[in-house]
Amino acid sequence: MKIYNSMTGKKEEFVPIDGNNVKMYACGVTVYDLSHIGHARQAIVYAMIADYLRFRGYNVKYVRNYTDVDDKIIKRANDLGKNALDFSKEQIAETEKDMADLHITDADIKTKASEYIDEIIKFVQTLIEKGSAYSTPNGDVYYKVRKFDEYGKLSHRNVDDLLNGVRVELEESKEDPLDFALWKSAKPGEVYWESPWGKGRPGWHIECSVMALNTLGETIDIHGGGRDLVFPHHENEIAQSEAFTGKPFAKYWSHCGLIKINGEKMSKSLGNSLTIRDALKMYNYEVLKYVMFSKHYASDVDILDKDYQLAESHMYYFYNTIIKIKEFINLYNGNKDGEKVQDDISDQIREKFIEVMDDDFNTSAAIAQLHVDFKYINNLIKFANKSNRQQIANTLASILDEIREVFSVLGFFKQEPEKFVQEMREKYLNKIGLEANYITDEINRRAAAKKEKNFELADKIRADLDSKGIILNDTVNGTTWDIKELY
RNA sequence: GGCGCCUUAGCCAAGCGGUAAGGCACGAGUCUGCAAAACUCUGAUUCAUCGGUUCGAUUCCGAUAGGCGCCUCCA
Repeated sequence: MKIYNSMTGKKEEFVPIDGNNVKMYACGVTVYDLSHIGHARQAIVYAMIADYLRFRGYNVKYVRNYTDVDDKIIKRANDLGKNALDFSKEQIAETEKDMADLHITDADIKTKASEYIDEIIKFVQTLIEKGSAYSTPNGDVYYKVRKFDEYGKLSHRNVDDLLNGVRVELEESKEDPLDFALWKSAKPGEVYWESPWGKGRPGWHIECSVMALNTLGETIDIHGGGRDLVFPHHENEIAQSEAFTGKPFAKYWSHCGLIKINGEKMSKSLGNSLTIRDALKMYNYEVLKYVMFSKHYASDVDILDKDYQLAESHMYYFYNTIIKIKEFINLYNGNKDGEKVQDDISDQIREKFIEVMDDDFNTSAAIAQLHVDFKYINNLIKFANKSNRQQIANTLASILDEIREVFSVLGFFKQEPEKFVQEMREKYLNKIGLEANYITDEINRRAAAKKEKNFELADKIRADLDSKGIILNDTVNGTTWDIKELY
């Protein structure tokens, strides 16, 4: 299995430090507002990676953190007249709800910065003792960047270049403009903890170092996060942790791409930020995952409406096909252990999935394969006849099981197919403003016209429905209807 | 100014040294009273441009053009 390592800039063979055990840490959310789909993407990506590693037999311990103490949180809480920690607690609950609604595999341990204050203080003290940090008269503690020779090794920056073109804050007490805060003294009205340097709170970067150390140990296998965290956050984590332990902080550094909307970076200032819950109001969670996974995790995903719609119609096609499969299996009592048209189809599905996913989690190629699989399935159903349908039913039973198991790594096909299709139809009927009864009446009216060979009227009825977004499908068992936009 | 990334058919998107997956759209067909759905067939002699390395490059190296990210809080 190969995984891209941002540190080396290369795809590398994945070999865990400790046999079959994988220690993984991903930077979570700073909870000063509702989480957006960028957070969702990062959570979805690292849950997928944890799921896939487990699928491949690894024993994974996955940690995610919440930053619940931070300048933005304090400011927002103050604006709302709330205690900062109460506020972040509420926000965490909201994010937990959103993540649950996305049906993401949870991290094994979810840490909060505020619960690691003692450990953070001890960590900072040790850094001071080792000469890697210093406190200032006003109660701040800074990390001494130039003391750490390898600073810049992750983001591939030269320490001296960092000063070029950078707006450096005028912090009189800093020894060097590059130094960053490990501990910040509290201003009046801010949340604080007692420390050897007076009342204050931890800086952002130190939290992750401390929480990773305390939950996973000195060296972790995979450290993940959004690409925008490479510098300075991850660079600073390395500096702190490696100065503290003298050992490599992480073996593989993984960064996922960012979300864009209509070509622009998603941000609050551009007013194009989409919250998870707003996205979920519009699209099913598996549809959102489909959009995310249709590109490689390290690429930016540009979320245009048509991408969502395409993803929606694909999921609709998959679920409809699953219903067809189930009906076929039921009709002919398909048994996955019975005689099949081809014995190794299910194995091939799994092997192909593993082949592409082993190559740095190529979900896009996995989805491509899914289309090939479903086409194969539809062909099997189409070409079923009296002499082979039993074997086909058995084959389908086996394939369906396999697809569900394999693609559960991407979070696909976990819903009741009938329910998924039903909800999708209702959503669009609602959007169109039609009622199912009306459509059924029209279909009956058309059936009567057809019976009288009045094709002109029958076609007119069909054209009218079509113009409203409903398509009809004449089958041997009568006429069915569907949503035009979903095809 | 510094560091890094990207550029594959009309569009989206894999592949990353051995001769271009998949999807959408388009067109043709099977089916149908006609349609629809489903399925089948169809599309890049070519991977931004120009050089170089190689028996061989979309894949490696260099230059050019265009786009983007980070360097400030950010998933």
